[in-house]
Amino acid sequence: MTEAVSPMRMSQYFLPTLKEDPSEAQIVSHRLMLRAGMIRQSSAGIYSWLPLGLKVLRKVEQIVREEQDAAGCQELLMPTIQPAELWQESGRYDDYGAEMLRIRDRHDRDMLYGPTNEELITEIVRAHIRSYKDLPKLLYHIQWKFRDEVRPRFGVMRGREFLMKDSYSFNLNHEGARAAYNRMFVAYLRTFARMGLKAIPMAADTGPIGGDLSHEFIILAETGESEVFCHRDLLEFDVLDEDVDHAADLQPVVDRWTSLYAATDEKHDEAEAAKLGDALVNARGIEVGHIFYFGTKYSKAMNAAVTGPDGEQVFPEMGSYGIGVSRLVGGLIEAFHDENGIIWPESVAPFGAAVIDLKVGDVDCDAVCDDLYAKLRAAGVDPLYEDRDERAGAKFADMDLIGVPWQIVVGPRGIKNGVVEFKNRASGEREEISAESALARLTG
RNA sequence: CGGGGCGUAGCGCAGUCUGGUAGCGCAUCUGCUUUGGGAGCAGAGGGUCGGCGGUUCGAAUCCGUCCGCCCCGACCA
Repeated sequence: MTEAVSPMRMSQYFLPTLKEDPSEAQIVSHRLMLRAGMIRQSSAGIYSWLPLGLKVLRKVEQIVREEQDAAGCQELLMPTIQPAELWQESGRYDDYGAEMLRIRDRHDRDMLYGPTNEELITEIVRAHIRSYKDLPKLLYHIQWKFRDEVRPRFGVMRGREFLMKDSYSFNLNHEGARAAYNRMFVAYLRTFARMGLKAIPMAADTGPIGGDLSHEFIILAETGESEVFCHRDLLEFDVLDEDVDHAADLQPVVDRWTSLYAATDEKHDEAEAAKLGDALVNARGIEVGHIFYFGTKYSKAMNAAVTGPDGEQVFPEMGSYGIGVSRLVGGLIEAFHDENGIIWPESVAPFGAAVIDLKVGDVDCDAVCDDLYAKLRAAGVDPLYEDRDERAGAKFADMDLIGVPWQIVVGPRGIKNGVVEFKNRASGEREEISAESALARLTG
């Protein structure tokens, strides 16, 4: 027996969906990720990503990457395991506490599974960047982190192991640092907008440095875990409308987004908010990004100086910029779902469309489906072919559950009339159109 | 880390109080019938009842201890 290599056929694809809700999952994204066969818990706060989940994770990651690249940020990759010495240099080895997973290697050397990478990136810059002429630098990587949370919960939204994009900026002076900060600010707006999310930047604690250079990016979702308040107009802003030139001065864009009231419940100022009157929106949100300027904290502590124009030693002004990539997958589901399952925005959907063969084995149905599938594949739509020998109801339920944006339903009834059913997952709208028209809609 | 809860088949659960040789639904496998929104019938497989120790003629059930997971709080990308 020869086995056809067609991984995107449901009959062969590893997609263990569940009809019932696993009892350990409390929030909707966790439940749906388990039910849709996206993840499998390994231990508390640690998950395997099954094929469907990984596809979405990769799509999210890719959008993040593209926007970082567009902002002039250069990708590199640092290890997950770091030596304790670096953290002893910065002083954080003792400060970090039990959240840091400490490991000892066979030589009895103290290591740790990185919860973040300021020390490591500073060490790299220290070693290779000696002159002010080599600055500025904006670097990032997308790597797994580990924080030994006391209480992991909400599935991938608050795991112990998580995938994070973290960028680090190195500039000669504060003005340069602000420019880097602004670039990341705008890149973040664009990143979340491309995923169909409403992300609102909110002022965050600036720590020991002070100033106005720290923002949390909160995406709005009815089931979000924190309460947020903001001016109504912020919901109308669309950064994708704007033609962003990262080389230009982005301060006006940042100003526009930060001029209106926006605060999480912790920083909520009743008096200030009351001035908004009817324009005040009370919503729920999920933090998916955090950008932060911290000056010379690490460059000084770790002696990462460059030689300035006058031969003096200059400590670079630094900032760091995080996006919780794996958390975003959960956040997206919190933002986009209904009682039947996930509703992926097309930009992050695991499949562009599903071809649903309602009567596998029927010569006509199979022929139409085979053809549609092949053409969609050729057109780069990345279709999923639902070719299992299941009842129609089971197929529909699974397709709705995993949230494929478009479904082409091919059944004997429609074929007789020369039509297929073209269904939009988000709206539920269905149309009877020819297979050719359906194809044209998805590829045109 | 404080408080609470739960560990019984892949998933959801009953059985535990009152000890007597493990059960239901879904899923899986076989057969027949069905076939446009999670089908029906018949049959089958699958469990060291979280681990260890104790009490007892006998432990899923009682006692002790350890582990795991979940929830609330404090904390966080």
